[in-house]
Amino acid sequence: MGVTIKDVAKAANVSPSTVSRVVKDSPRISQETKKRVRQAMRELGYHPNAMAQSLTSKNTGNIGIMLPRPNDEEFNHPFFPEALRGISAVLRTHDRDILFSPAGNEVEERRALQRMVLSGKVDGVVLLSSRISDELITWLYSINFPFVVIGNPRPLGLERICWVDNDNVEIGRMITQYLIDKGYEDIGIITGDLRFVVNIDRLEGYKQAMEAAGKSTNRAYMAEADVWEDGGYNAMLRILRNGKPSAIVTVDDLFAIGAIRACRDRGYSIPYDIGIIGVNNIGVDQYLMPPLTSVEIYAYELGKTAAELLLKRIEIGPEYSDCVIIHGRLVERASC
Amino acid sequence: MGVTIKDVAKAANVSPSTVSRVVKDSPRISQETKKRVRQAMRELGYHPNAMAQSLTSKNTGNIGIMLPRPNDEEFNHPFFPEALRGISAVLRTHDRDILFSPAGNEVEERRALQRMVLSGKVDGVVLLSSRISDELITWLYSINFPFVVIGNPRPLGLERICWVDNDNVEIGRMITQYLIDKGYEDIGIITGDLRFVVNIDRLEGYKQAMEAAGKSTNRAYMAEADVWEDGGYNAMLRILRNGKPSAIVTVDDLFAIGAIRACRDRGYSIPYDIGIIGVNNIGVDQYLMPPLTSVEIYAYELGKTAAELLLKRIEIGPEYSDCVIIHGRLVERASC
DNA sequence: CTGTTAGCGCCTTCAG
DNA sequence: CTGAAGGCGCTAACAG
Repeated sequence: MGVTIKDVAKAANVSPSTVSRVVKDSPRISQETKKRVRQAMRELGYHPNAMAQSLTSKNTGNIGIMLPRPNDEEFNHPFFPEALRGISAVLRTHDRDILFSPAGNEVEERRALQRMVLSGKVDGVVLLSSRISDELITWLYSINFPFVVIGNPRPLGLERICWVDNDNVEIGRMITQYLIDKGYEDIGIITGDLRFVVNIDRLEGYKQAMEAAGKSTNRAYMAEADVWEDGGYNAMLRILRNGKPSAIVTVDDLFAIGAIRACRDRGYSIPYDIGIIGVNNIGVDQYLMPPLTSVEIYAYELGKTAAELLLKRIEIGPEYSDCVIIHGRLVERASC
Repeated sequence: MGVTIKDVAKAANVSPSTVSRVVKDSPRISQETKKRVRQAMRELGYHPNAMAQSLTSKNTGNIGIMLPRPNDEEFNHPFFPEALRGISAVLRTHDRDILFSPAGNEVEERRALQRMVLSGKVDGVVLLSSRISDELITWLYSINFPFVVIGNPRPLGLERICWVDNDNVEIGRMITQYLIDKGYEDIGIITGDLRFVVNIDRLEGYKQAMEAAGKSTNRAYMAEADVWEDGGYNAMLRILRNGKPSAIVTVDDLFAIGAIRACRDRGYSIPYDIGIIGVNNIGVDQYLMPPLTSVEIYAYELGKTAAELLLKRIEIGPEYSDCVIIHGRLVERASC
């Protein structure tokens, strides 16, 4: 606190600009003076003021992260920390920090993003999970600000946008097909909020697989769950009020966990009476009774790739864009 | 990008300072001109540049957050998002953002913190979980920088430092006593990394309860676990190689989850052959088989309180300090 | 109530 | 290879 570039300059008997150049390790400063300046910096305990640096250099070294919903909900899903871990891993090697703007609802979220971006606090943004026709995406796109989305920006029809995602239609298909192959007859589904592309896609995959197998989907066995375990629990209860499916596809392990308990509460045993399958392969899956069959979606990779794309986009500019698909992998356990 | 305070000033026919005052809603500007200026701001799409603001005003609006270990591990513990949620909740109402500096190990972590603080990117820092004789704490303290720790800064002997914590000795005592009261005879313990105060304290509580009950602690039934489920699993296996305790205290639910599986793999049934108790009351506890008895530690409250203390410390200055103890609450389920 | 004047700490031409 | 000068966008006295 307090020692500035001028102080160093004086101490090293050079001009401030020279010190500035030494900080950036400019090649056009002699080793001699570099040494002397560095010495002075160390002795005085000099640290460049980040704010002043960004003010002139026009970049902050910060990457903003936006969560997709009321933060309270998202924080508690294991996907978030995994993706964050991937993002961190790459930002770490680029000396960039992560800026996160707390928001409690969609409106606040929008404001938060705008503030972050317009006030110049970040050089780029990663959007975790996309809503259908996401207005944040269109906005960022329209002002030409560097961003990447983890999730599919469909159906925006915007070219040149960076994103990473699983093939969620494929995942939906895969798990449904798995149940079909296992001989399950009446297969229902528990989806999440259908304003999110990920849920739409997994549902679509389910439908495709059912159709391909010549099975008709039964609305009585389809439910949209509220958040997490309790949501899955209630959704399952609703389905069971309509009858007894032989198996249930859930679009998320947390739903599956709730659904399993609902089944048990109603006296059904898993997988004998009802088979259950989830997606995400969260840490506890293997510790559940029965261990939950699920799909590894590589959240860490998703985050890592997102960060890489974003960094490139920032460096290269608006003419750069790319998208990456990461395929899921079925993890067989004992729940179906 | 690009419209500055001067542009607004021109458009509204006032001086830049007036615009600045309008932004801060200074009481000494007439409603008249405020209106005119705001109009101009809107029309031009003006947003104050945060970097320039911080440069002059000497505060950034950012709070730094430091995780306690190689981030990779900590991110995956449910405690982290819960605490973060609490922190966010209060920062949100103060228009402050959260800054994370990704770090992969203790050295990077230290550097990251120093950079954050010394380069003036944050106005304050919250340290999640404290190491014994934590050097980050002593450093921040020595330079008089606002910070708060979630965890106990013991045994630093520093007065005037802000912290929030559970009473972890009490928690250790509570769960051990609970097992004793249930009639368990040979009670072992699985602790975590003993460089962390939280683990030391919970172990201490265990010892106190054992002693108070006239029981001797048996080293053969005590193990220190590596991270999370697998750590708990392996620790339990080690214990079982030494014999069969009647119950195990674990200092963390994730250890408990692993331990349960280890018991099961060895043919023991929970709670009949071996009782298990955990701490943290993480979301899945109630969905495990058997549902895990645990201690609610109120991670959300911990985070919330930490943020509140920090904000006060920032506002009031170094003469302010406070600490808060949040008591745990036993949540009885079926694992012991 | 409003404008003028100096910076905040650093970077970046432009000279030399 | 290095220094001087000007400015990034905003704020904070100090005038008036």
